[in-house]
Amino acid sequence: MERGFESLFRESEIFANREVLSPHYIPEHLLFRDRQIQEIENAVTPSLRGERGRNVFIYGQTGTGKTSCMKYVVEQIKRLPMVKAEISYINCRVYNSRYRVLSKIASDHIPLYAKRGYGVIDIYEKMISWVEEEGRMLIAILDEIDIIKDLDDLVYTLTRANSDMKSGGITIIGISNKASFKEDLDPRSLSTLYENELAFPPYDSQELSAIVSDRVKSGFKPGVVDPSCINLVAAIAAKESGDARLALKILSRAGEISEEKSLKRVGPEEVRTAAKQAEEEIAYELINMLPENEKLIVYAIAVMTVNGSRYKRLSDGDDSFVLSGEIYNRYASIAESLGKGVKSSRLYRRYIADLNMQGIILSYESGKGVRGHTKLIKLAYNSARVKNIIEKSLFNEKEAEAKAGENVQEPKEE
DNA sequence: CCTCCACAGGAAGCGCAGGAGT
DNA sequence: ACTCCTGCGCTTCCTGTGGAGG
Repeated sequence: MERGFESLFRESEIFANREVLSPHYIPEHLLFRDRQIQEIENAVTPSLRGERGRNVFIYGQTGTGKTSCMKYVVEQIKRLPMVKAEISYINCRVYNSRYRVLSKIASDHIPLYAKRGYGVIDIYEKMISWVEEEGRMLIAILDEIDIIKDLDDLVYTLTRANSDMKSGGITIIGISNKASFKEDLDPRSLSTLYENELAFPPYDSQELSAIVSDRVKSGFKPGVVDPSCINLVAAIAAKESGDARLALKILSRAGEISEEKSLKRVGPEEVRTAAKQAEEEIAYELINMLPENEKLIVYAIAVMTVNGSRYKRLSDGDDSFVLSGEIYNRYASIAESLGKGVKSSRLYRRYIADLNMQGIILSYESGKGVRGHTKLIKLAYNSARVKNIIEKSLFNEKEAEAKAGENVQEPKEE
């Protein structure tokens, strides 16, 4: 499997424009989202005229186009001349507290703003005077808003800011992939955030087909992708909850596979292989982003459930659950054997709540059949897969080899 | 019925990092 | 250089809770 750098510069026989297949690519026209784009624009237009816009809450599962639509609208606004609105796009996975969000807004717009040393109140006042000084209209886009730890405080602070300011204003656009998150929100922040509610339903397989074939046209060389592949990709992604991002990932992976095999075409076989790899890649990205302690906890759960957990089962007969307390013990011994500090059980429970919120684990109250008040926990992903991923990233090569032992897998690129 | 188990999750506080003010 | 703040990760201590065991 020799591979020189030349291959990187040689023109691809498969792809015409790889960019088109990336999840960050925003097409000229977003299919099946005209209504949503229109609604976002309606909510935002007052801001462009110097009046306060309406807050919007956007929700829908991953890969339904929420972020893409939002970025599309932001691009449109940026192209308009003479517009007063200032935009802050905030990824709440990174800026996950009131302090960090306010701090991000300030550093986005106020020059020479230092990141630390100011308290919340200082930042608040700086932000307000900046907005007031020219009657600015700030649009704060909070992507993955459900991850913010003290969201109620943040929303309160921002609404408070709106009433404190003599001129200018702040519009909040919240984006979340959980519709249920609405329920555990303070009623006051709820009414603020939900001035406008906007749902992004999953794409059905016909819509996915249209999206896929659209990208095939501009992303691949003509005639490379077998027509049957378009529906196949769409069908796979539709089954997995209508995720367009997954569809595109499968598509580009299939292209890469054909390229590696020096094929001239992309056929159903490549698509099926790609589908398997794409799923793994998505899990990999998600898990690799976790902080070390959470990785260790997830690893403990994966190890315990990899061969099914002979333990507790829920009424529905699912047997892959483990008890919270047992996970903690396992986590503690794993951490210790790796020479890492073992965190307190209280902090562990915080991590569990966090992982649950991120949808990486599923946890339920133990209910009948278990002594005491505890939680039954399972992974939202395939245990064996998760175990492999973490072993690769957590241990150094030698330890990983020793641990992996007999189950050898071919090395993955990158 | 009471007691105990095995946790859940709130409250308070501690040490640290790192900027501001002097 | 120093003191003063503030946020953050973390621990300690605590009260609450649902079901099992006696």
